[in-house]
Amino acid sequence: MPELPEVEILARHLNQVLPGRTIAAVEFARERSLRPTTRRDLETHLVAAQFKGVTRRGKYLLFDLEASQPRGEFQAVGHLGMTGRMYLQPARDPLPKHTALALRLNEGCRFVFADTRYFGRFTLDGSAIQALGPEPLGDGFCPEYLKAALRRSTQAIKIRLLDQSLVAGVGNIYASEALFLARISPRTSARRLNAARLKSLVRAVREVLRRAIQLGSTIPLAWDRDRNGDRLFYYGRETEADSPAAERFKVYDRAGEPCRRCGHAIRRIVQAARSTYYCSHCQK
DNA sequence: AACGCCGCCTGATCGC
DNA sequence: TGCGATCAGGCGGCGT
Repeated sequence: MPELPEVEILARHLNQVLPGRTIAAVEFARERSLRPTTRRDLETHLVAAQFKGVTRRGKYLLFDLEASQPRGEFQAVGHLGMTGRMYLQPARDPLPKHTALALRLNEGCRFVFADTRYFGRFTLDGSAIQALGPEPLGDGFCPEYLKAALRRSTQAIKIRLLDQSLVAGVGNIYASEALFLARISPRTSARRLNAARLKSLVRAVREVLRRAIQLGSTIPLAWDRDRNGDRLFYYGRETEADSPAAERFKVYDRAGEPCRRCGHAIRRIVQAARSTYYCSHCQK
């Protein structure tokens, strides 16, 4: 499941292979994956536009594009949902199953957004970005900010961490992981966390995300060359190097297994209809 | 207005 | 063996 680290890694790779490429046509588009943008809108804006750069905000990908006047510079916004993948492939290859969007680029290349469960988006609407809280790896995410933001919240801290307007990019996996690192019980009422615990929570969130980015960046990507010898990157496809991801989790998906710190069995509970994993001995 | 809950989706897994 | 039920979950939208 893509959270901030996975999106960050993808943004870095796309930023290596997309800039300079021009969109020749929208080959395929699942209209619902574009909402509220229509396929027609997308074609009007994207065809003949050129990719300038790819960045990340929370779990969103921001595609900087440039068209000739009067359209000029604009942005497209991507979200991987649960199962989204984005990569370049030779235009002669068949489209993958569950393609949400396929853009024909120049030089026999194609940009693919494949998304098994279709929870993801590729749109020209940036309104969701406005509602996002601070970047967890930025200066805005600090104990003082958290203290003020959580002052009135009776909700469990685990549930609050999933709120993208509190902090942008933490998902179900890294919320559990960060709380383990901070030794805070996921059930703790958010407003009851004192300054010291908020400080360790901020540190833990940063640490967990930074480590995941580091680990992920070292995973070699499968790749191929196109007709011109350019490298085409295939992100998110099954490769041997992709699988050991599970080993790096301290608690996530480890119900019943021994805590790596104290040996007690990791527990699984359900909060807001989502699984939470924690060690009841280490996390109070 | 914060918060709970449903719907959107498909594939893996489980029980009969 | 085959098939229906259940689960997984980010997030928008809706009801209280």
